[in-house]
Amino acid sequence: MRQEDQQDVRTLPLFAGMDAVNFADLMRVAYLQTFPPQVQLITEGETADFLHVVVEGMVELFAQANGRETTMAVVRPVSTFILAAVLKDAPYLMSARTLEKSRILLIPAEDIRAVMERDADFDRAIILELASCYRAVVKAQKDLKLRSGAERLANYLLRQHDVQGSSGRLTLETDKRTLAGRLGMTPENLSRAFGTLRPYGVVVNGAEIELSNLKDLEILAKPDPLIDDPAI
Amino acid sequence: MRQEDQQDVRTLPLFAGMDAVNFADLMRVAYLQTFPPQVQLITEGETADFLHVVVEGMVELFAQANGRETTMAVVRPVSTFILAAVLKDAPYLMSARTLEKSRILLIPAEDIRAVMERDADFDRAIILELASCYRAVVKAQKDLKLRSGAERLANYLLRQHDVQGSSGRLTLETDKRTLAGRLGMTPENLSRAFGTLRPYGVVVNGAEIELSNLKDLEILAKPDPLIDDPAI
DNA sequence: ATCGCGACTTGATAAATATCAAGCCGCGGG
DNA sequence: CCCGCGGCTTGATATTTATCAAGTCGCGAT
Repeated sequence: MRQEDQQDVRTLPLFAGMDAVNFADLMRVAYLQTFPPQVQLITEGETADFLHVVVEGMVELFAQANGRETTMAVVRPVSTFILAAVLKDAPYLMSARTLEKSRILLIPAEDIRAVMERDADFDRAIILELASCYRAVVKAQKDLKLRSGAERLANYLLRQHDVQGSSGRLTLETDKRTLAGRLGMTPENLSRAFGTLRPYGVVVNGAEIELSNLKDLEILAKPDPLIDDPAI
Repeated sequence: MRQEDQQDVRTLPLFAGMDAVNFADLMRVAYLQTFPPQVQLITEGETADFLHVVVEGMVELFAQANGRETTMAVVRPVSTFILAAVLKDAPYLMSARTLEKSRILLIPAEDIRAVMERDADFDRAIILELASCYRAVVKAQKDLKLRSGAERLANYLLRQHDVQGSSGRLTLETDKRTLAGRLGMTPENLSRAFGTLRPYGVVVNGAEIELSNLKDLEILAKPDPLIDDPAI
C-alpha cells in the first residue's frame, strides 16, 4: 500500500498514539482494496473478519429486517467502521456498501484483537473511539425521536453549511435518495421537506443548496449542541 | 457500603477482571446512595462527574429537545450508565431519573479515568462494555426504524417472556406509561397496540400478560437475533 | 364508605409519514 | 438528434402515530 495512505491512517485518533512497531505489524497484514460504487462490503449477521477503514470514497451502513431497509450512517474518509463487532468477535449488526468508488483498508480482526492485548495506548485510543461512536448513535437516536423530518433536514443543512465553510451555500454530498435514507424518510418526503424549508430561505438547485436566511432557518431548526455538535 | 453490594458490583464484567487493589481504590472513593422514586439523578448537558452503577431499583434514561421528551433506555441492576461521557470527560447526552426506590453507586469520574491509565485489564473490560453498549443502541435504532409500534411491543413481550422463564405469562416491569416511552410511542398508542395483539393471543390483565398463542405472535413479531438477542 | 386522584382506556380528530401513480427533466447512448 | 432511463418532483390517497377529550376503574386517604 502507498506510504501516503499509511500516513493518513496513522493520523486517525485510533492509531495515532499506538506503538510504531504495532502499527507497522497491523499495516503489514492489512490490505488496501479499491471498490466500484454500489458494492456490498459486508452483510449483517456475518462474523467480523476485518476492521474496515475508509481511506477514500464513501460508504453507507444500512440494516434490514421485516422486509424493510434503512440507512444507519454514512462513513467518509478517513474513518473506521464496525469496530465494535471486531472487538467483540460478534456478528455485524449492519451491512455496508460503497456509495462511490472507494478505497478501503482491511485489517484482520484477529490482529486488531492481538494488538489490543499488548498495547495499552491502543486500548485507550479504542476506548475513546468507541465512546465517540456510542455518543454518535445516541445523538442520531435523539435526532430521530425528537424532531420531525423537516427539522432533521434543516439541522442537517446547517451542519453541512458549517462544515463546508459557512459561505451561505453548500453542496449535498450524496444523491437525494441516500440523503433521505440518512435522514430517516422516503425520497418523496425529502422533496416535500425541502418545500417546507423554502419559506426559510432554502433554495434548491439540484445538489446545490443556498441558505439565504440563516436566522429564520435556525429558528425553525433549533439546533442543539447535544445532538448536532460532532465535537462533544 | 455493604460488603454484599461490593460483591455485586465486582461481579459486573466491567469490574470482574480488574486488579484487586485498583478495585478497592475505586470502592474507597465511591459512595452508595439511596434515592426515592422519580428523582432526577443527572441532567443532560452537565459534565460527567460520576460513573453511576444501579445496584438496586430501576433508572430511566431520557432526553429532551424541542419541547419534547423521549425515553432512551431503562437500566436495571446491576449495571452502569453514562460510561461514555465519563470516559470522554464530556457532557451527558441523556438525563436520568429513578423509576422506583433505587440504590446507586457513584464513582468519581476522575478516579475511573485514573485507573484506566494504569490497569490494562480494566481497559479491556471497558472496551467490551462500550462495544456492548454501542451495539445495544444500534439494535434499539433498528427496532425503531424497521418496525411498527405493535411489532416493537410484540417483540418486547417475547423477549420478556423469555427472560421471565417462558411460562406463557409475564409481568410488565414498569407501569405502562414508562413502557410506552421505552417502546417509542404514546400511552394511548400502547393501549391500542395491545388491542392489535389481542387476536394473536395476548391477554392483558393490568401488568399481568398472558401469551396464549406464541406461534402466531411470533409470526407477527418476526423476532430477529440481530435486534432482539441481547447476547450478541 | 365515599371521595378523588391517577393510571389506563377509548373514541374522535389531526398531523406526520408512507405509498402509489404520474409526470418532468437532464443526460448518455444509439 | 431523438430515445429512454433514472432521479427527482408532485399529487392523491392510505397508514401510522399523535393529540385532545371523555370516560372507566381501582385504590388510598379521609
